Order: sequence, then structure tokens, then C-alpha cells
Amino acid sequence: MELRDIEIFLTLAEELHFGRTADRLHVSQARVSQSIAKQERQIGARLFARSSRRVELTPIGAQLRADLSAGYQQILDATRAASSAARGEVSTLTLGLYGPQALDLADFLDLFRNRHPEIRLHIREVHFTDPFGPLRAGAVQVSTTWLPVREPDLTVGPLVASEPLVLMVAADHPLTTRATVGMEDLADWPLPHSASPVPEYWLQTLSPTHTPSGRPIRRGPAVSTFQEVAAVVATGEAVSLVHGDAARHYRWPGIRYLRPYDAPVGNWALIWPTATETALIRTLARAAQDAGPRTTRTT
Amino acid sequence: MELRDIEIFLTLAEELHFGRTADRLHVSQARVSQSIAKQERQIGARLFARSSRRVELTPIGAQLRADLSAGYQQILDATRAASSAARGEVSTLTLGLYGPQALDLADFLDLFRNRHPEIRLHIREVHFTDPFGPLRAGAVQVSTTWLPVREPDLTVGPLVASEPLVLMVAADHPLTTRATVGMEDLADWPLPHSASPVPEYWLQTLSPTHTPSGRPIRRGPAVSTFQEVAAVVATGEAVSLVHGDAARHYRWPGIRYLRPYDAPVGNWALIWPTATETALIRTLARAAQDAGPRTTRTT
DNA sequence: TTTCGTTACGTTAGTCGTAAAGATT
DNA sequence: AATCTTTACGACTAACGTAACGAAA
Repeated sequence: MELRDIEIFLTLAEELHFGRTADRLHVSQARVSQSIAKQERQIGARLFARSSRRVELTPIGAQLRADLSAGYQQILDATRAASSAARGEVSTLTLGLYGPQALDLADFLDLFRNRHPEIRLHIREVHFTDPFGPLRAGAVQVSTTWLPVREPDLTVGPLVASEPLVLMVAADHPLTTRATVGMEDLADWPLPHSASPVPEYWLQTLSPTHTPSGRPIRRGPAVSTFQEVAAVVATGEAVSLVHGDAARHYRWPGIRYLRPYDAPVGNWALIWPTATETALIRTLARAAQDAGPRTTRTT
Repeated sequence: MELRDIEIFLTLAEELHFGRTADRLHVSQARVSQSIAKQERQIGARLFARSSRRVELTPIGAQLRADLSAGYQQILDATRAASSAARGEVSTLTLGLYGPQALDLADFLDLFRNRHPEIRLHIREVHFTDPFGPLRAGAVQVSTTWLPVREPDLTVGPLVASEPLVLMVAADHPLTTRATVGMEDLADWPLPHSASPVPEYWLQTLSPTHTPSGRPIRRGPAVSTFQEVAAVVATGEAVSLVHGDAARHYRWPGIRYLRPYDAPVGNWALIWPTATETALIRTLARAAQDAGPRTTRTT
């Protein structure tokens, strides 16, 4: 069985019509019939149940289609990528990152750039007010986000960072005098939340509505950038859970970061639209996998 | 480019020798040379740098190899699976599960069995004393385990269950009189740990050495089965963190389960040896993905 | 001179198109 | 009768082997 046959099989599985399949592939209808007949002979079972009026997949055919399609697509991607590399085209991959993450992900990004100097990696900033929009609009091909992500059209790839959340408070906030702070303390001050709509389950990570023991947490000012978060925290209007990278790179006089002893771990992963997965994306994912998530020991 | 060419390319990339490649594929040496020449012409770049003494991959060739191999393997698996399905062979997949999990994973397993009545799913029990051994020995092809798993030869697949850990204590244990218990309380009683060697990072999930605030936790009796865990807990020798499924299915008179308000979430995922991944395994993983992890609301 | 990759050339399997036949509604 | 799929058959492409050639140590 050769790729050409697989292409014919997959196209027919989509069209469910020998004539249209032949047209799409610019071959004669007879060829489609012959190719399918050959494959069925080799497999040893009918792949399509067909009359002169209807064509449909048999169970074995349906299973084969599901198993073949991913591999076939990968092979196409691979050869296409090699061809464009050969033509000296600098292939470009646009990766969406949150604010200061580029610094924190240096290990992973360096590994990727070293391994693949021929691929130009563009970094674009994405914001928590619209974590998935740029991916879906095609503005970036891959992005990072914190987990969990439950979007049926997006694939969640390898982790790139994993670190307990920290609590951002005003420098003169009452909590700064405490020996320890815990997630229970969140019940006493409002948390900011996203000014534009984002999935509620996703918002829960940084802006939970209840403490671990079930006490409600108020939602305070609506914000749309990290600067605004810092601003409302600095004035004491709110406290905010943030990821470790923020704590490391945004150090302001009016702001302090505390480590709740029971802070949940914030996990960042690569995500991309399942439908537009390419060899380029898989290459990036492989580098992320090999670099492993950046973890920071709890102090 | 057809599958035959890809096979020749991948074999040569492995052997780095035209003669041996020809032997392995039972073709003439000339054919190997012709096939590679054709592929290089189509891609537009040399894939191998070769003299009459040395053969090695060019950067483009190395990239192509990495990108092609997975897809090629998938296609082979797919056709093999279809052939054996056609021969009416009931293909069998052996899945390793911990004790009572089969009940808890009913949704996922039912989905798989309904979708694929032609695949016989064998369940074998695996134990926490040797979580990865059966996979590596081939006794099971896929297994569940709790995360994290950091084994370079194993692939971590989709989550199958996700639920906060619970604390197993003797029915007359002092902790049972408390209004709430937390992870900090673990510092006061020893936890059992595995009698046989398992990776320390993995043991940390159920048998952490420190509380969230950093106080040390003693390790008490070494145990090798869940029954033994229950036994040492019932006598008051130890308390034990366990996953939700245990709490649901092992209900003994001398045992009670408590919910630490800040218990970490226990995550179970499918894992399998990367090297022996098959279409069958991917089919199971797809079902797990679609069923989603079983989650239990915190009460 | 031996070892290996490449090139030349002839054979043949099998891909593909044309055209006609067979099935289904 | 109209609309599809299958079969028959011939043309031609390209896969492959044999054998000779060329480069490297």
C-alpha cells in the first residue's frame, strides 16, 4: 500500500462518492475503483460498503481511516517542511507568550533555536483577557497558557513551566505582617478578574470563587492588563494570585509577593489549534518536551 | 514520494550504509541509490552527505527523518491493525490498573468497549510497589499511574481521573475528632511507604517527606499491598494518603477517611512505553481523551 | 586492489486512461 | 433511463535488477 492509495482511500472516505473523488484527485473514476479494490484485497476485508447508489465506510474502514489520517498528514507536513527548508526559505513560527515569560522560558527557547537555527521564531504577546483568540484567528500558531484548558478545538501540548502560584499584595498590606499566609486568607480581600469575557473554568485558576474550605471569595476590580492588576493591588483595592514569572520580573516599590504555604501549582503548557497542527509545531513541542517544564523549588 | 521510498530513506538513515540497507530491504544496492537520488531531487536538497567511505545525514535529512518516522510508524500500525481485524483476529489490549480502579473508570472503559467491540480489553492488576515494571516487561501494554511520571522511556497519555487525595486513618484516631484536618497535620504521624524501591519523586505524591510549610514527615512501616496499608492504618501505626477510588471501594469498620481541606489533587493518566506505541494504544488513548478524566466534586 | 556508491540499460510490474458492461433506483 | 461502480484492455511510466564504472583508502 502506497501513499497514493492512502490518499485515494482518505479522499473517498470523505467524499463517499467515486466520481467526485476521481475529480478531486484528477484521475479517472476507474482508478479510484481499482485502488480501493487493491487495498481491500491486501487488507482482506471490504473498506467501503457500496452499491451504485450509496457508498459508506465499513467498521474496519472507519477504524482504518481514523488510524491512517494522522500519520498521512504528518508525512505530508514533513516533506513540505523539508522542501521549504531546501529552498532556503526561512520558515517562521509565531509563538504567543504572556508578558515576561520569554525570559523564564529561556532554556526551552534556546534549546529550540539551537536545534533549529533554520526556523525563525517570532514571539508575540498574548493577554489573559483573550487567551485563545489569537490562536483561533491565526495571529499566532502556538501559544502558552496556564492549565486547565478545556477547549475542544485546541490541543494541549507539553508543559513548559510548573511552579506554585504566589500572592501579590500592596507593600503595606496587613497580610505582609503575617508569619504565614494560606489560601484561606483569600476570603478576606477581593481578587481582580478579567475585564473581557474568558471561560469561567479558566478564570478559576487565578481568581477562584471559593477557598479550599469553601468560603466565598469576592471578585473585585475588572482589569485587562497586568499593569492594571499591579495598580489595583498597589492601592490596596485587591490582592491577586499570580504566576511565579510575574513575581520574578515585576518588582515594584509598592508591591510585595507572598508565598501561601498551600498555594496550588500553576502549570503552563503549549497549546495550538488541533486542525492546523504542522510539523513545525510538533518540532517546537518536541523541544518543549525534551527541555522539560521549568520548575522552581519552593523556598 | 511513496511509502517504499520513505522506508528506504528511514532504513538508510539508521544503517548509514547503502549495502546493508539494500540487504535489509531485499533490494539491490542500485535501487537504494536511485530511491535516495529521487527523493533528493524532489525535496531539492541532499539528505545524506556521502563519499564511498562515509554516509551521514545532512541537517535537512536529520530533520526529515525525525518528522517522518512517527507518521510512517502510524501508517504501518494502522494497516496491520486493519489486516488483523479483517482476519477476524480478536486483537487484545492488556491494560494495567490499580486495585479497584476498573469500577471508577467505568465511563472510559465502557466508551472504549462500545466504540471497539472488536478489541478485547484485558485488565491486569498492577501494584504501587512496581508501577512501571509490568510495562517495561511487556506484561501490560498500557497502564494507569498517578502523576507525576518522569521516565524517559514512557509516554504520558491523557488523564483518566482527577480527584483530591483523602486521608485514611484508624476509626478511633485522634484526627477523627477534629473539625478540619489539613496537610500540616501529617507532620504528627508517620506515613507508610513502599517496601520495594520506586522512584523517590513518585513516592512523594502519597508519601511526602515534608508538609507544605516545610515541617518533616516521618516515614513509618514499609508496605507492599493496599491491604497492608489498611492494616497498619487500622492499628494506628500510621495514617495514609490515598486516592479517592480507594476511599470509595475499601470501606472497613476499623478505617475512616478524612478530607484534608488543602489536599493536593491526585491525577491518574495512561502511560505506555514510547517504543512500543501501537494503533491499539492510540485508540485507547483517544477514548480516554474523549471520555475525559473522571472528576469528583469536593464535598 | 578492495570497498562502496553511482550510472547505464533492459525488463517487467503495475498505474492509469478509455471504453464498455453491470447494477441499482 | 439516469446515475454510479466495476471490468476489460491497451499504453506507458517507473521500479528494479544486472553489470559496468568511478572514487576513496
